[in-house]
Amino acid sequence: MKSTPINTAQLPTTPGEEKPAVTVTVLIFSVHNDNFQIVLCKRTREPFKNEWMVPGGLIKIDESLEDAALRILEEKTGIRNVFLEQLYAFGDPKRDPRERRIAIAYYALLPFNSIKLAKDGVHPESKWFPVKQVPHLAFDHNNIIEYAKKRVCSKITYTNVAQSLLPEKFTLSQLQKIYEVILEESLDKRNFRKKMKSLDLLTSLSEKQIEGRHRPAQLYTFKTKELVTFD
Amino acid sequence: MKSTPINTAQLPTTPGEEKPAVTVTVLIFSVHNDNFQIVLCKRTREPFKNEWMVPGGLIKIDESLEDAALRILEEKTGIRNVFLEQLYAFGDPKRDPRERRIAIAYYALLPFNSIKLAKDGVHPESKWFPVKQVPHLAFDHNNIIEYAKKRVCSKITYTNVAQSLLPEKFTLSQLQKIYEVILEESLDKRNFRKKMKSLDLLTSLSEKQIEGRHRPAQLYTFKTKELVTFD
DNA sequence: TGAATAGTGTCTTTCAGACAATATGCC
DNA sequence: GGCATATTGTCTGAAAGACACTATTCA
Repeated sequence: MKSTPINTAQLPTTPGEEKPAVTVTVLIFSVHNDNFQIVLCKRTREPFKNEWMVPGGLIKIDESLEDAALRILEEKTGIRNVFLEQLYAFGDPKRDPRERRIAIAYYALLPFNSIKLAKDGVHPESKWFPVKQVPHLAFDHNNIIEYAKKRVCSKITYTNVAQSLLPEKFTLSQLQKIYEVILEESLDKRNFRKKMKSLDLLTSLSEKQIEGRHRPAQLYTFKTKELVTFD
Repeated sequence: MKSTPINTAQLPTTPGEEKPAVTVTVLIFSVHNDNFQIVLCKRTREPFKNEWMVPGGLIKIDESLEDAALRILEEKTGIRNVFLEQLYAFGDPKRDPRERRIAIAYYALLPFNSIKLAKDGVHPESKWFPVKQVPHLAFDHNNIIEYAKKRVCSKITYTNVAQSLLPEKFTLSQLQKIYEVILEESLDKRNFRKKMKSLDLLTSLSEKQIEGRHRPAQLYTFKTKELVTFD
């Protein structure tokens, strides 16, 4: 069974041993133009020079994982106050050709119009991509995005996290579109509204949204901004 | 918004910067005597000398996260071929009083009688504890167990992972007990069996289990050992 | 025959899914 | 009036939940 039993259970301090580097990677998602979209950055140096990547960076020695994710999120978007959740730790020893790096991935969901991507020359170029059209990425980042897609699909079906992708006030059609885009299937309008009503998550406002030459739509908000899990 | 924009998106090699240590921690769970149980180890040195902890150890530089988890699992149980899944990365900078250590937690589910805990003196004392009766643990390990409990509860309800906790052949009463112990609620026998039948996951064997002075019970196996997700 | 656990079916309620017509505002 | 989107209810089938009695073995 076991060849050389070494007592690692004690977490002994081993100053001589080589440590992996730890990075935090943040997948920034939104929905826009009937597409589930993600922010990618263009690399300016080797390895994978000129290829696209998910934004991330080395963790600082006194910074929590979530703080690191918030820092990276803020560098890219200027905001911090959005849905952010740890996704998974990716640790294949060969995932970075330079050295051993473990990536702890987070994902954020935000309303598309809440941010403008920095184009200030300090950061490398960053851009929204429809998730279905992301090119070949640096490192294992295509894998990470695939993993995140599944998480978002399931999370949106059993929680109220869809609100993270919408502005404060929204119409039922906008909300339905979020579900349709992420789940990649069209939903029946009457059944969708019946379900939303039964979940009792929304407050209908007195305002209406007037847009185009057609009947204005009722505006709604979520009753709570907390993450609510149902089912 | 942002004070000093530093370009961390490029993952630059920063040989001078201090790295956190990375450990992998493995929560080994089973069900026995109507209790959800976990393997804990007694610490033999500071910090937290003589307190109990979840087994774990520093990751090796060329070892994947899962390989590290398998190594630790094998050190404790002698086996590798069980359900094992990454749980979460715990990274509070203060979670270890000695130095910055990030713990990547895995959890394993196995049949109680499949292993004997090593008592060979090479490893520190390790012992099964009912999850409801774990004492105050070293580091943030009580938190980690709480997190894992929730994961196991949800995972057992929408996958066939319960089989990981049972021997190859089992009775429906044994299977129901697994659910009852983990979900901490009693289930209706007829509804439980109806549901299991409709999921079509089980094969009934020709054998019966004779135990005690009462009617023998039909034995079953799972049709597939793959993890199946339903709902 | 008594003790202990195995095994089984019906009724009710709830939820998901299919499906189409009217309402409102703007041009 | 025509166009574009908003809004609304019924029927059906499937699944969940409540509920109690008979079957089998052994001491």
